[in-house]
Amino acid sequence: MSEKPTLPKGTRDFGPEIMVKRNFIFNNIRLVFEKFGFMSLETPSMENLNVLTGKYGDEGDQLLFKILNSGDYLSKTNQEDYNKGAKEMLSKISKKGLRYDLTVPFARYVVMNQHNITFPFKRYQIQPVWRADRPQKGRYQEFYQCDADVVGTSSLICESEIIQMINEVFQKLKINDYTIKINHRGILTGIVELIGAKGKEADFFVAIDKLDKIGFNRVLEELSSKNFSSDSLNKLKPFFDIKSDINGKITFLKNVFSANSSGYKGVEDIEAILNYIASSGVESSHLNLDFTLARGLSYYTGAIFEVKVNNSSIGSVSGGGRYDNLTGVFGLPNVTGVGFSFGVDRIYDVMEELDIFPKETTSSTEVLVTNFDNVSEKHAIKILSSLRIAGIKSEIYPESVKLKKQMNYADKKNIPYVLLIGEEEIKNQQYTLKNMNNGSQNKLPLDEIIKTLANH
RNA sequence: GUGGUUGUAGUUCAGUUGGUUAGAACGCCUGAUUGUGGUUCAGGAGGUCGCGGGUUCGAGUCCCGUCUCCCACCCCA
Repeated sequence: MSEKPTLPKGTRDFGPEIMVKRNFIFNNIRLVFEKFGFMSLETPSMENLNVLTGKYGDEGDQLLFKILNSGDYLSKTNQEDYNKGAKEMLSKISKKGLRYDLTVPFARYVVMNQHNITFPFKRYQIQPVWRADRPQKGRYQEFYQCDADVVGTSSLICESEIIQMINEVFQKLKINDYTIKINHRGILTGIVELIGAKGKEADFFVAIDKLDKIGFNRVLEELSSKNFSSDSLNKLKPFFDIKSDINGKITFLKNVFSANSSGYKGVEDIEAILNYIASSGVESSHLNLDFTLARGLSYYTGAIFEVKVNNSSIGSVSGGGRYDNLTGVFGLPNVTGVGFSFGVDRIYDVMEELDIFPKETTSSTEVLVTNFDNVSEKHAIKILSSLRIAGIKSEIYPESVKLKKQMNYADKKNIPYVLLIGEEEIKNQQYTLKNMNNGSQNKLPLDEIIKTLANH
């Protein structure tokens, strides 16, 4: 009895034609990370549960995949544990879990290797992460993150370089219409203090983060249901009525926060980051200072950012920010750092939706060498070696079947050239090179063929 | 985790109040063309109707369960 196989929820296979496109994204991200001085790091897929739990809030803990202990995992439990419920039972039957993100494993690595690391430490990490979330479009249970973090310096040059890296990656991917939202935890704290709602930061962040989606009025409704006074809500209005550009917003905030230290610090940071970007000579037209950006409740303490591709149904494709005490929970306090992450799966979905993958990424082989019969086959293999020595991606059709079938193979694989090697070609030492895009073909000696293909 | 929706050929989808042998388009294979792909024409293969159970003389169609996909929350890349 054979059973039809299926994939676990929220996971996917990546076939060759998909991998070509995914690698196009990975390669460009890796290239940019390395260009900015980041070094590669990999950590295990699984971590001990005590490393992972408690770092992402209650919500996050629920989304952790836990790994059942090996062997008879019930041997150390009894009826009493069972009665205490799932939470109590968990610690007896599971010690490990799959990583939920790359930042916490990175923090663990920094703490464990603190005496070997030269600070500031710049690392990038491109690996899958797992979340037991309910899947939706652009939400998977297994997906890749591409993180770059700098720890051991509070310099705002790092923030400005993150903006530059985002710009450079998107430029390489030919994604033109996107917005980098930037905000600062200090500004958010300042706003909460100014409207007289100190202590209610958590509720405020959750509500304000939805402004894009549900509109200002419904945000106000949600806030008043969380016991924000109408006086508070009135004081909030000016922050969201403002319609000026980024510099206008900064002037506005400096004025408002003249007597509020955390708010003022936030504006100063943003201003400094903008100045660094200006000094680099890189354009910053995609930047937008957005007071509604809150990025959950996690470990961020300074500047925060998030990237959304416009005119796309997919949510944010990149995000990050500065954290002051990420390694504190592992016993190493006062390590400041800043980092961000690209979501490759979502970038892929966006590029597919907008249909902007460059055509050349869909092909890998540059030339197919035909296979006529046993005699020409031997000659063709020799030619094939010469092509490969010249660094040209090439393959021979492994069977001497009908030419029609071989041509069709090249067509389906999007191979731009076919090299025909038959009796006549071998006799004249001139081989027929066919351009599959326009159908033209001519007879050339081997060195001419290599020249043509190398320039392609 | 809560509520809802979907599933039929490789793909996108039809399928009447439950009624013989479940269809189309595209794709795939073969031939027209034994040294030329993308166009055209002719022919062909391909389905346990997501899976399991139930109602019925009879189920792709109705009922229950389950899995998956997608959507809204929650949260997030």
